[in-house]
Amino acid sequence: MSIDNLIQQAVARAVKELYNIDTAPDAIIPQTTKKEFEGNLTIVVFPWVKAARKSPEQVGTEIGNWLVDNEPAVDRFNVIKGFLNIVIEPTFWNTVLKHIQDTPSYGISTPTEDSPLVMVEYSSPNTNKPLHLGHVRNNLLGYSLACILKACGNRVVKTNIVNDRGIHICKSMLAWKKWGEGATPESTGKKGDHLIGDFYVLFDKHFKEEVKSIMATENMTEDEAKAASPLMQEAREMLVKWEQRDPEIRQMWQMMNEWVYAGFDQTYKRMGVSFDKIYYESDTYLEGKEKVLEGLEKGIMYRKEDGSVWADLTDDGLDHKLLLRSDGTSVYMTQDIGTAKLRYADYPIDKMIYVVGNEQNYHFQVLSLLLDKLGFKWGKDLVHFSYGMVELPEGKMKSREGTVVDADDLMDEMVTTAREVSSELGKLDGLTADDAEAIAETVGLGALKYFLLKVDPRKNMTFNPKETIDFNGNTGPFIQYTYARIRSVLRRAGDEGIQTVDYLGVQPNEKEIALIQAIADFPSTVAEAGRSYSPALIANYVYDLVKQYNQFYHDYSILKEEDAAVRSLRLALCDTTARVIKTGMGLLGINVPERM
RNA sequence: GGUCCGGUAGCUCAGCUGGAUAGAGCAUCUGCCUUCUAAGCAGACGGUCAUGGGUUCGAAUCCCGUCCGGAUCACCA
Repeated sequence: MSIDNLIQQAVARAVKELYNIDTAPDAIIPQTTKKEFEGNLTIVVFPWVKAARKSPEQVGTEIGNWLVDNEPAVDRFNVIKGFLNIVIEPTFWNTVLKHIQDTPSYGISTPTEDSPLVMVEYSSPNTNKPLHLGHVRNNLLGYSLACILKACGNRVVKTNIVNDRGIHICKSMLAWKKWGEGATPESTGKKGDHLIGDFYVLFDKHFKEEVKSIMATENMTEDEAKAASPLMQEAREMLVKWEQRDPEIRQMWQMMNEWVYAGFDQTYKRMGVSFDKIYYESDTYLEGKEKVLEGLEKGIMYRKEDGSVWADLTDDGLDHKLLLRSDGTSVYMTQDIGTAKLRYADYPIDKMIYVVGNEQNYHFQVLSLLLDKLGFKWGKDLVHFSYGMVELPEGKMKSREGTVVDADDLMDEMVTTAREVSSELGKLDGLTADDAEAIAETVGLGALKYFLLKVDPRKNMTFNPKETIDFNGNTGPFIQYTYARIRSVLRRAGDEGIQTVDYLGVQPNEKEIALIQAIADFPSTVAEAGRSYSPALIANYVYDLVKQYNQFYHDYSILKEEDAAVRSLRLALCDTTARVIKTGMGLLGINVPERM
């Protein structure tokens, strides 16, 4: 039982006995006492003041006295206004620390066969261009979220739905066929996704030129010219052929997609994210159609005279939503329904989480309603994990204007910067080239990941590529650095053959208690992060812990401490702090180096 | 216009299931490398928590109005 629970229960009993008021222990939230006051935990007594018909001070004092008399863990207390500050019996903290030390999987729950099955969809790229900064935020959030949910005891399936079909793919294919046939990743030395992306850009360039010349010669408006464009027409024809399974087109499509996947895999791997199951829209887009027709039969949807199929969502405060075009083809929504169908056939999903940008809030509101109407039991409370966009100082990223920050370039840049900063600070002296490079990689990526994960996912954020990312202050490298330093202390202790002894009888001082308290909060932070789907919560917790440790670190010379028991206590604190940092960072998908 | 989300220090952000004097980092300034790693620590400066009302012992936090910013409301994905 945690110290919080202990106090909750004790206070609830006290209130019952003193005033005959029934209070749910969970409703009592002990908070960490502010530094200005003496105490470890604080209870706000205002809620009982009225019923007890006494002043806040009286109530606080009475509860405090009751606790001292009846709860051995409570040493003493003080009351200021309506705040009851409780001092815990100091050596009790040692028991807490010991418990943490003896719990290998501290803060993490292991899922069992009966645990809820949660599917997390994230990344979901198009196959016509490489991943960019927006995907990076998506990938990191999705992966971290999956780790957190798993640590909260859920069975988690990470999934990716690849948008591998549609007009955009045909554009790349057409450009490749027209102006680059024969070009392969091998022949050009480019990563597959970049190669295809380049052809997509090439198509757009030629298309624009064509439209311009049509507007000039045929005296048309821009829209008319776009509609009349032979290039676009060719792309459309290609799409039709693709849908008709034209062997030549399909073969080319398959080959080019393979290149892209090889490129994506490389990027994912470096980023440290992975998937348990990948779905492709080329497999799912027809499935949704069936499901919609099924819904039509059941009267959930209706058909207009032109043959198109719609859902009426006005009862739910939304509009009418198109699900099948008059020519019978699928729209985006239909595909998502199809994907849901396949997924449900593959897994007994209890909860579905979609990590998708906030520009699709409406889409998921609709999807949730539709899936529910169609009988998916997790449809109604599916979670759209909606995150804000990453903007550049100049504004939004525009692929047409070439202001997109490429994921691969970005990672390269971060690692390069980390390498430069490290060597400037002399951190890499005496290390092998391999070790130095591994550290640069860990630190560079750590900086990037932490930067993107520490902010509230809902908020739009600005990313300035020119200034890259800071390595000081509330950053990944700062946390990694603290971890590396702790590991260094522990290594030294091992080298010097320091024996650990029993520290249970030692009275920890204020700073030590504060640190133990902070570590003891970790499991509830993980649970809370899982409940509110917030990697940022973990990030901020770890940062606070690190700040706390740093204060401790500068006050004590741990290895030279003469009292063996005190030294053991401090080493135990170092050890548990390091473990929590490592676990916490792991939940964010960030590695920590043993030295840096 | 409807719906949803955001607005906290000069900048980037915590805090939001109501609690004590609203916290970090960056930037600016001041100290600290002869104790396990100074990517650090200690301190100074910096706030009408967009705004007006309401709820109450108490509001950055909850409710309503207003202003500002963003997203969305396609036979696009």
